[in-house]
Amino acid sequence: MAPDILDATFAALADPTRRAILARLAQGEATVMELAAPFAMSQPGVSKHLRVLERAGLISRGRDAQRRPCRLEATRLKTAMDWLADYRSYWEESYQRLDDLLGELEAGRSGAGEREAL
Amino acid sequence: MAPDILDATFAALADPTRRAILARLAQGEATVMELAAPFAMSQPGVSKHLRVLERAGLISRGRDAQRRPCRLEATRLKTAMDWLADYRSYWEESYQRLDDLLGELEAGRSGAGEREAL
DNA sequence: CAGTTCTATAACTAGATGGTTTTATACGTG
DNA sequence: CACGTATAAAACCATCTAGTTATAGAACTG
Repeated sequence: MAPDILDATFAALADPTRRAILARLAQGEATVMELAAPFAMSQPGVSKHLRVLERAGLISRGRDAQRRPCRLEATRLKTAMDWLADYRSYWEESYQRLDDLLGELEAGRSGAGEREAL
Repeated sequence: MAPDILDATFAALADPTRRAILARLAQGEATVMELAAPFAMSQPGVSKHLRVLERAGLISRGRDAQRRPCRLEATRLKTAMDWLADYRSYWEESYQRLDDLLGELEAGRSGAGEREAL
């Protein structure tokens, strides 16, 4: 798993405009103008975000006359998620600890009173 | 889901040194010196990475005399993964298309054969 | 061909980032 | 108290980033 892939992917995802663009593309292809519309940003600004997304492999671009329709490419999202999934046990463990604690509090409150408070 | 949380989380994950630090912390608490050891980087350099991770909520720090042991905090990783999970269907769809394509190729090549290999 | 639409490029700016070295702080030990 | 250890903070530098405006190119339209 080449590190620079994860570097570029996570860096691309670290911007709300780019995440919004991906969310829009999840509904289907869109042109640069369509993607730019919701944002108070110049067209070149959006084009730069698209270039970042493209270089990260998160989108690809076709051609339709003057238009360069963008489409979502989800495999890099899967790569990122696979990396995160290795840590799943750690947050589940956190929930487990919280769960245990809540269980103890519950038992303590209504029962023989072992560990009444924090 | 506050966007700046995802901003900070993904930005923190976009650096290989920081991801390596998280991987190390997955094995248990570690001091700054211990975390710095594997890297050809100054101690303040590592401290700065730790500050980024801490501000992103990905680690927390205790105190043990002069030491400031770091521990992994996984809930922000879960937040990031939850965001990515919304796109799961898109990469599964990609695999489905690839699967369909391979199926068609196979069917075309060997007639009635049912997908002998990849 | 002239004009309009869609997109990309160039040049620039302000601010963030990743690293350094040096210095300061806080704690434990002799 | 003086010293060593662990960490943070400060100041600095080079590079990257996100944005801008202005310009250029490419393709349709009249």
